[in-house]
Amino acid sequence: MMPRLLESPACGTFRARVLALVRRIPSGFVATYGDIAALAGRPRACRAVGAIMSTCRLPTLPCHRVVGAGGQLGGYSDPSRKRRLLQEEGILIRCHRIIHFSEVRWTAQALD
DNA sequence: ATTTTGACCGTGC
DNA sequence: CGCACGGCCAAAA
Repeated sequence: MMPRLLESPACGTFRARVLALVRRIPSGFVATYGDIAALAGRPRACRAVGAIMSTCRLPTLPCHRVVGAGGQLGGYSDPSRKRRLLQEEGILIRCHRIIHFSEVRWTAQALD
């Protein structure tokens, strides 16, 4: 079978595509809920992405790298933990906001 | 099947 | 800057 883009809108459910995308965010980078939604083929489904993040408890999913628009921290089951995890990856945060957001914002370039 | 609920986002004040 | 409001869409109830 020919290979497919996991993030292609035609491949799997929205949920599956979202999870696949979030797993691709490299350490030291972040993506917004809206970014993930758009890459998953639903530019306006940012809120749905948040809903998915809130329910899935997969340990292999670096959901702390999904942040709010403009570099806001966004939600998390344990906000202080989210901040710490990001800082441990070299991301600077001040007052619930990522510094140099544009430089650490992940763009899914080089799709297979 | 229908309603409610969010780890959201832009706008407007 | 902060806050309220409406739109949005998948998941859960």
